[in-house]
Amino acid sequence: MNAKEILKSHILKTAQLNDEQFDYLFSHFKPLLFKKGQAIISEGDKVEHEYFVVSGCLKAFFINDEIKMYILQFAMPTWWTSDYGALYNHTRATISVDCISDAEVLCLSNDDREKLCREIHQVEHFFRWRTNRGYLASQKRLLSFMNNDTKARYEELLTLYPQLYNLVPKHLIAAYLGVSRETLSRLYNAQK
Amino acid sequence: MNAKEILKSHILKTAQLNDEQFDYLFSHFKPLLFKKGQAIISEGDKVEHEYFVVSGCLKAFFINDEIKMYILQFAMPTWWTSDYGALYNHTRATISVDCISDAEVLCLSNDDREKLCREIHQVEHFFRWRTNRGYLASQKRLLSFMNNDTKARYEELLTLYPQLYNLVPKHLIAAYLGVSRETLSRLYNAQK
DNA sequence: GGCCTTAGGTGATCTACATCACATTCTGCA
DNA sequence: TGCAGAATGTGATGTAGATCACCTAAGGCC
Repeated sequence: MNAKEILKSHILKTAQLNDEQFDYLFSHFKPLLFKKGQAIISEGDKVEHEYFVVSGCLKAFFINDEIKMYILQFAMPTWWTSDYGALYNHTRATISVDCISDAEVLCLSNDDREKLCREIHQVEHFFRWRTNRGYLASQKRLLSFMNNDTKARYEELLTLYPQLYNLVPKHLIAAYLGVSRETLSRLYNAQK
Repeated sequence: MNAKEILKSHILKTAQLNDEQFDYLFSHFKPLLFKKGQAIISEGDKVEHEYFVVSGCLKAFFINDEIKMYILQFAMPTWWTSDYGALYNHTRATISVDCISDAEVLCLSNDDREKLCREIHQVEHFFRWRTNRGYLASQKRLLSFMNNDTKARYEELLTLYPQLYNLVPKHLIAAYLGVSRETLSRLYNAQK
């Protein structure tokens, strides 16, 4: 499947769009290719776009005190990512996005999303549904943070996204779990 | 302001509805009164509704191992709450909602929300925007959890919601911050 | 008003995890 | 192919916060 087909099947799961409508929608997306390690959004940038991942893996992260990195989201194919706070409030990026592997993405501007939502009711429906998913995932993660210890969260992550284990270096998994890489290393070496 | 006016001014900030449309929308809401301590959603319940707070204060919480309570959200006037996971996925409640003080709420069923979103584009717009807010708040809280220690999170909470300090017992604030009541007590007694 | 339940404070102790320090691979690339 | 930097493992030690135990104060309510 190419990028257009992947986006189409992703959106049609939720919204009813005819071909003409989808083509119109799609015409607002810009395909982009990135190399492993490349930055897409850096702290302090103006943020005008959000990104739909076609292939590869991105990470959205926050860096505290110029030292510690916390990963908010690994963005896998069919996931969306951006610094949504900055995007919606027209502020500078506090969250950065870069590529864990080579990646193919579709890029949509905030203005175009809002325009499309106004023009096509079903597009607004799709984005409501999508944000909903994100909200529920975020709440679930918050609960998991409060409720579980690191080991349980590590196992939960691997159950949820088994691909991550091979794709993503361990220190990034630690940054997602919010523990030091040393602690994570000890954890899964102890449990043989 | 009465319940209808409060909801109206809340929604009109985001969506453009004429009086007729708003009256139609409002006709799907059911006003309810609750007493301090009363449960609105209990673990295991079928969840069919979400709730808009007109006055008073609710909490949405999760209880782990029948012992520890974690508060996901304090719901103040003009906030919405429910067990959204259960509501959208038609599963039983894992999150409970009850009243910290006497409360007046407006109750909307999931079916009616979806129907209204289908019928009135601006209503869908409103709910997209609302979920968005929730998503951003939840992400921010997640980051704060990873990044800050308890004391910083406590101060952040009081800055964000100064009313809570008087309204809400301290052990509930501890349950929101995800620390023991003892630790919280020591924290703010030490800082004189 | 008295009683019981709930809220809150405080000391002693325990523990998960951070931090620092250093050794050991692995990997990309000149 | 060899070398620098990144990723990972592992010990020693420090610390925030949990847990347990107990005490006091403050509400509801008969």
